[in-house]
Amino acid sequence: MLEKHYSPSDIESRIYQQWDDAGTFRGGRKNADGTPAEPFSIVIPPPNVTGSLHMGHALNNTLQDVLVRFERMRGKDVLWQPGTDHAGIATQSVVERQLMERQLPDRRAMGRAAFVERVWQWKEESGGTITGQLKRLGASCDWSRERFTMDEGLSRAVTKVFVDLYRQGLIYKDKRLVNWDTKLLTAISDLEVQSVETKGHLWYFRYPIKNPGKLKQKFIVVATTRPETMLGDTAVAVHPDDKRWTKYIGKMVELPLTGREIPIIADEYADPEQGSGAVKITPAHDENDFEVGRRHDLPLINIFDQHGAMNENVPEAYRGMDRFDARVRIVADLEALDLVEKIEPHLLKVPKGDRSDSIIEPWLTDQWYVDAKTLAGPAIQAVEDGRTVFVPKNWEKTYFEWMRNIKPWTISRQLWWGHQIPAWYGPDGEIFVAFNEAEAQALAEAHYGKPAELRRDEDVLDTWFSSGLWAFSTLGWPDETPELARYYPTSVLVTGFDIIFFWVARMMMLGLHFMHEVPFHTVYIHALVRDEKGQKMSKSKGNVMNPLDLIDEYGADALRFTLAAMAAQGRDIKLSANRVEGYRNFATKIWNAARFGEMNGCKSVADFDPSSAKETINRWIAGEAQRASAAVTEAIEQQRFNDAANAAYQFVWHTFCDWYVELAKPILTGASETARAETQAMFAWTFDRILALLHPFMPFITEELWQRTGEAVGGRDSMLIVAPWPELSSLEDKAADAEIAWVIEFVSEVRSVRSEMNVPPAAQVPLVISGAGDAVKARAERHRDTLARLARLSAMRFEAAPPKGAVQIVMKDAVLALPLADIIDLAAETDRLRREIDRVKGEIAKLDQKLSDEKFTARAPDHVVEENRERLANAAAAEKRLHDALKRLEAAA
RNA sequence: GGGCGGUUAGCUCAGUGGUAGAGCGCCUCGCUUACACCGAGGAUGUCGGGAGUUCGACCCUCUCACCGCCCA
Repeated sequence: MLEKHYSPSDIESRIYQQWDDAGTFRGGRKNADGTPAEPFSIVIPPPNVTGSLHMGHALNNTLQDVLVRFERMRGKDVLWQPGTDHAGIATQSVVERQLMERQLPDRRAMGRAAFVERVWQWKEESGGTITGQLKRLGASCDWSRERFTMDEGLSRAVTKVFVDLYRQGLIYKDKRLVNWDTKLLTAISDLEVQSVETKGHLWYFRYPIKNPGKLKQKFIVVATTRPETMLGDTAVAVHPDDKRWTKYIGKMVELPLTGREIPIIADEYADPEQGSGAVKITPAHDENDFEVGRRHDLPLINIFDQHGAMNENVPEAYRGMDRFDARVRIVADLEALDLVEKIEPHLLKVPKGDRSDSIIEPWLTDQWYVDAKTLAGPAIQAVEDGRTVFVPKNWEKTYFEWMRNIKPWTISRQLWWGHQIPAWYGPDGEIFVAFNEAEAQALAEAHYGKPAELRRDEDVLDTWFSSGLWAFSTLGWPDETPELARYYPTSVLVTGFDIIFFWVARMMMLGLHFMHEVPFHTVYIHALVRDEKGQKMSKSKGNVMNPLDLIDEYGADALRFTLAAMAAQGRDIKLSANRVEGYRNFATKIWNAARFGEMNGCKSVADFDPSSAKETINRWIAGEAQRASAAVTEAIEQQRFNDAANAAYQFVWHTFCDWYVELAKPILTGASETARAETQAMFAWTFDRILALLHPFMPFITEELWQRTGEAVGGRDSMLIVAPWPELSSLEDKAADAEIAWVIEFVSEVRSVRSEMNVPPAAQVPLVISGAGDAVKARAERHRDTLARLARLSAMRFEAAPPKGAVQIVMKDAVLALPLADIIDLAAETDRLRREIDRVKGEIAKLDQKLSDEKFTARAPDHVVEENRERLANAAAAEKRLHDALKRLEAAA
């Protein structure tokens, strides 16, 4: 006997263990005839190995699991490839912080080997957290194939990709301005920089012009948001067409505080509309200025050290000062010299590191780059051709936009945690890129004609460099494994829009380059999970909802169902706990439906054929089940998760529980043995399909009920997770549908009127049907018990006309009368009928107008015109019956 | 500045060229032998403003307003 309430925590871990133990998550499924099943593969977006599950993961993995479970039930050979990434900067930072908190020597003090060892330890400690949490969510990944970006195999893939790209000229080393994080002391890529709008100032400085002679201006005014960079200025630029300054071009300026002289140059970068039209040029500390410097062959003066403090290239007074302290000091010093023209408040975009939140400095260093432009070509082409499709499609625009304007990808990081770059340097700085040190030595020997002392590049690669290989490295590449042949290209990638550039684009580029095929056919992009007010969840706002707390409180199924039901394409999810609670209630509802079946002897019958059912409600529910399963199937196929979830919800609660169960009750307790047996079997058959349809969304409760209800028939053939998906056909019966629709209308109408007339719910009242044809009479007769029970009738009889003083319900094909003379409020009832008449009249007027418009009848499609004619006829008939009813009522008064 | 998205019931959101929907909330009633994590009934919308296309627009086009996000 099932308990009254479903208690998720009692069963979730046990059920999960059963699935895992039975190997149901493993790929490699065969068809019944032993041939390999059609493959369906997904690679998980690898979470940070030391991270923990947040709502974004919960959504992302729920959607993947829905697809995976759906396809598994459809008999496909499903591989959901799980794993984690090493999250270079994030993980290294965590460990460094730990060292600091425990007052241990920092990483430099302990040395590279010891530090990396320590990070591995941390990975061992916390690395299982997130995978454990994914299991609590119900994720049916093939854990036997779990991978980590720094695994031996994946590392080999990284090395090979680096070496190959280098030898193909697609990876190179260059000295350019990079985004330098002065806190983490590493370069980062453009994508890891966020511009943050900040209130600042615009400082206008007067730079004295040297030997102005007869010229009007003795100073040239330049504006800057970063006064401290003036120490690195190497020119002042004006626009070549700016007449105000033409005569000054070629003159020198005395750069204050430095004793240096710099030229006034003409360059189109200077905007005549801005300020004085002159702009200071600091080629070593600004991307645009760097370009100007390159055009004019200006010297680059680097004024910062790696921490963002002033270095030896600035006057002694400022050396060693932090950049922001230097700013204050420089402004003060210039003011003292009366060289500050004005200071204005100014809104500017400040670049910040997404990990460190510190202000990023464009800084001149040697770094490794990938020639992304070349790799992007085929990746753009593949989406243009439709070999990879984005869902929703509009994300393709975002993808194209970025890909077509792609810049070189900075892949080196000044970190220790990650894949160390396979490059070695000879004594003269010659670079040898090789698979390993031995090969590098051999290359060096060939180059120098003798063995040479080599030094390995200390830097590691961007984590996304290894995640960019994820779709094939996890399948065994560079080895030619059977899995690679079978599961690549993968079927679909499910991910958030925030990593289209970071990850999707890179997998496209690298997948096409090394596998010559797209990494996935479909990219399903889902939205962000926000709080109920639409705010992004963040620790600092304190509005973070922890998926594990929700699972504890409401069960994994409820959380999953909520996320799926809210995952409408192209829209963010505003999550609130009471929505989850609502779907927890849904789980309880399902549980109780099972309980009802159990109490009424509804057991699955092995060879039951639903199309053989005789009872109208059974013929009807079979058709409803077919429609529901078609709707759910189609929606999942199109990745319309909310539609799928809602179709299932609607069917289960409002069709099956609200009506079928109620309609079945009289039969289940009735006299006819055959009808009862058929209904018991049909209930069980339908409920089994319900469990299957819901399984992708609510795997735990459905599996539990599948097993529990299976006990009554000596156990199930298989677990639900691998049971067949309902694919139903030929079960629709229009006559049954019409009849049950009539019953439902009958009951609803009577209930509605009873409620409106304040008939006590417990009171059973007689009902008179009049104006009914033989077919309607027969119909009412057939469902006499049901109608009486659900509408709470004491008697039901047929008469030529409704009795006087009765409440009358006008249906399409009959008038139902409740003789309530003693309790009826005549005025209220008259009022009710008048309102009804008004409503119908309004409808008639609208339809009349439409149908008398020749343009409408001539141009609208026939079926629409026909439909409107029918509606008019029905409305007119209803109006007549209502009028009759009103007359009768008035006669009774 | 460029791009994308949004504006539909109190709230959160579906939706389609042909009679405006769901969940939650709200109101009334009810312990009817699956379920009060429930049942029955009910109220609530100028579908952001304006113009156009169309026999017909919540839906298509244009425009305006406001709100988000991404990229410069």
